[in-house]
Amino acid sequence: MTRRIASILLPMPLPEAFDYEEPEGMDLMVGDQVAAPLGPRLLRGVVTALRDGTGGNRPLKVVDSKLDDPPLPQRAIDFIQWAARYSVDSPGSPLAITLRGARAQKAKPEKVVEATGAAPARPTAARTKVLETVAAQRLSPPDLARAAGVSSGVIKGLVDEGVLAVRLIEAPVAFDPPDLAREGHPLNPSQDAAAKALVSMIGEGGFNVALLDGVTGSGKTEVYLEAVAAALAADPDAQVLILLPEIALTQAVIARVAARFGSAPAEWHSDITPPARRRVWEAVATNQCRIVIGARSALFLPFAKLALIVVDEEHDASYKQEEGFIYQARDLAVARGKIEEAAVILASATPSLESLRNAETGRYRWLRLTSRHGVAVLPDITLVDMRETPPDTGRWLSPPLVKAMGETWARGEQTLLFLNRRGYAPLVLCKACGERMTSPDTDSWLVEHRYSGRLVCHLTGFSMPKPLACPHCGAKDSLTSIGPGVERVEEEARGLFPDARIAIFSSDTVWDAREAKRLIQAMEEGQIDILVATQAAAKGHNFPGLTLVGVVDADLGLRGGDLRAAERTYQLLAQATGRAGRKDRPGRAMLQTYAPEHPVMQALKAQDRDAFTTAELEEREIAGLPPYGRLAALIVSGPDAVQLEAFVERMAQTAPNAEGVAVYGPADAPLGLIRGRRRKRFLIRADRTVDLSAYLAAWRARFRPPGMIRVAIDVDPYSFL
DNA sequence: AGCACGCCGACT
DNA sequence: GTCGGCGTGCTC
Repeated sequence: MTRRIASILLPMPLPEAFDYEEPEGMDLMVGDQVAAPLGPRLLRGVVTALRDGTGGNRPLKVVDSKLDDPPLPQRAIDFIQWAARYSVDSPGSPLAITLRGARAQKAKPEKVVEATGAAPARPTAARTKVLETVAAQRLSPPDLARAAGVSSGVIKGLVDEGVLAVRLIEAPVAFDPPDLAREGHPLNPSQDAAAKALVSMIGEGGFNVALLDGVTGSGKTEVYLEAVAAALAADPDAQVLILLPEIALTQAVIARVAARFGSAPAEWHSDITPPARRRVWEAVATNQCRIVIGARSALFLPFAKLALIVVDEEHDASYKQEEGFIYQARDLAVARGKIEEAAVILASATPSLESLRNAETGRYRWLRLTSRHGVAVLPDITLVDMRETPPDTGRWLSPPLVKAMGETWARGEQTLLFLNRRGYAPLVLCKACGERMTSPDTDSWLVEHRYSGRLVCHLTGFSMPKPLACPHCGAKDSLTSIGPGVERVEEEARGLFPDARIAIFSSDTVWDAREAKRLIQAMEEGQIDILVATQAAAKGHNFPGLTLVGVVDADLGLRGGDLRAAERTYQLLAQATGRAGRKDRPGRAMLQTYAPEHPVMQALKAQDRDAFTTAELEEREIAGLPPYGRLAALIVSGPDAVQLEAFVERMAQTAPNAEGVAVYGPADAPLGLIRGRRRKRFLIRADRTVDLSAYLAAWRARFRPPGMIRVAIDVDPYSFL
């Protein structure tokens, strides 16, 4: 007798969906969540296909049960499969990300005490007080006891007697709908034109991409919120996703969305509690939530009817997930938009070259915001030549920058010193023997942190107290701190301006959203004179009293020398300098550099992004690099150097030959040793016309990594370590 | 990803 | 003599 066979995708790195027999009367549908046996255990999985048959050559196990959870929409399944193929990974990996919310524990039902109407047999003073309190408000038993000022025993007695009853109330799933009748923020003519173009794009319906390109402070958020409003108004079921690169930025955008639409949107990132996660997941899947604001993983939520995706700060490297399932959320957002037939808005003051190229060729609509909101002039940018006006030995702030800081402070205005380096010093070495302190089994320097008094590996998380003697030669007091981090620049600033109020903003000093909010608020209110910050504070904040931005080491990002070094440096420094003078006061920015003639520095000084873009695109085109060609990296790692070397040589032999594809390597990875594992890299360059994912999948099928060797495939790599 | 099966060191 | 270390391989 023929039965139905269900293909079930499991959230694990398996090569494909597994087949199971559908039991009599289960009546499965594609998208249903089920419990299916795998080996000795029962796993949550998703039905991706159903067909009639017997299963053929293999006896099938039977689906255990259908779960009482919302099914995944077909388009969410399509997206998972597309993303897996693109990233050359198992579809179970993106499914695992999608199901994280479904697996989270539901909020416990709330206990509420209510009066039954029965009178207590013996109405004591305490009992009367409890009944009065119950009549006024609905509280949980412990809250009621506290509010009435009685012990929990009194409540329990009344419940036992039947005077009070405890009722369980399920936590609500639905989010308050946005109020679409509200007026938007008043827009200037430039914003208004862009908003109208976006609204018209939304009106066309279907898949379309726009690049919203506007200098820092031009008010991109207000513009895309009008597009959000239009998408929500066009269809009462439509949902909108707003992606942000970092959790730290979500609070600010949530507040603006709440102000614009009168209700709080759903929030999604790695830091939310399991019950909140579960609620958002369920609300998204059942269309009881219309706006989601989240970090990159929000892209994998099971939207019932996604109509618009906004990728804010689209150039930001944080959109690239580098571990586990490797993906670039900005690129996947465009793919998801296509699958969902939704509009996509990419917003940035410094768009990625990929997006600019797509805008130039007309694949994306290009909306440029020209005027700076409420500010007439851009900050004045000076390059400080560190060869001509160097700081004293062991100091990092040059005389011109110190002078400017003094003037700024004297006027009661604020300074932001920007240095993208955590800790006190990036390197500790022994004066006696020259030994550099490195992380165990890892090619990475230990960074000195004075706040914690420890040496920390930023790569592996290893840390140790700073030793008193050199662990190599035993010399006492010979360990010297080399180079500056934010803590050291703060120390220098304190020495120069002992009476100024100085603070540090870095992921080590500000590690939760509340502390970040507190510090940003203090800065906004002018309670800080000098803020020393890593990139954590360079993004998206508006400090009205900030008129001087000093970039301590403008050359820092250029030193890596990889494909995106110039682009990344330009973007980061343009964002950092854009912080200066946003309200009515003119701002200035000073970049300390040893290479003022470098095209990136010249473009920053002239504030000529287009000149930089044109030059950089030209170089990329000549080299056939993104966005003109495509790249992928294979990172091969293993504990045994000899075995790894032999395997990597065999891999090179098996690389398929294909037109328009070049394979470089194997080469030692720049970080050749991490956690005791040696690493080698291949780099693959392909013409745009090549199906790079298919090429990599074909190659991957030709070898089997032996033993402890692992091969990670990174399509469109951002990190070259 | 788990979890079981399978070959080599420190214990009752 | 076993208990258990985790390396290897499978899971419809």
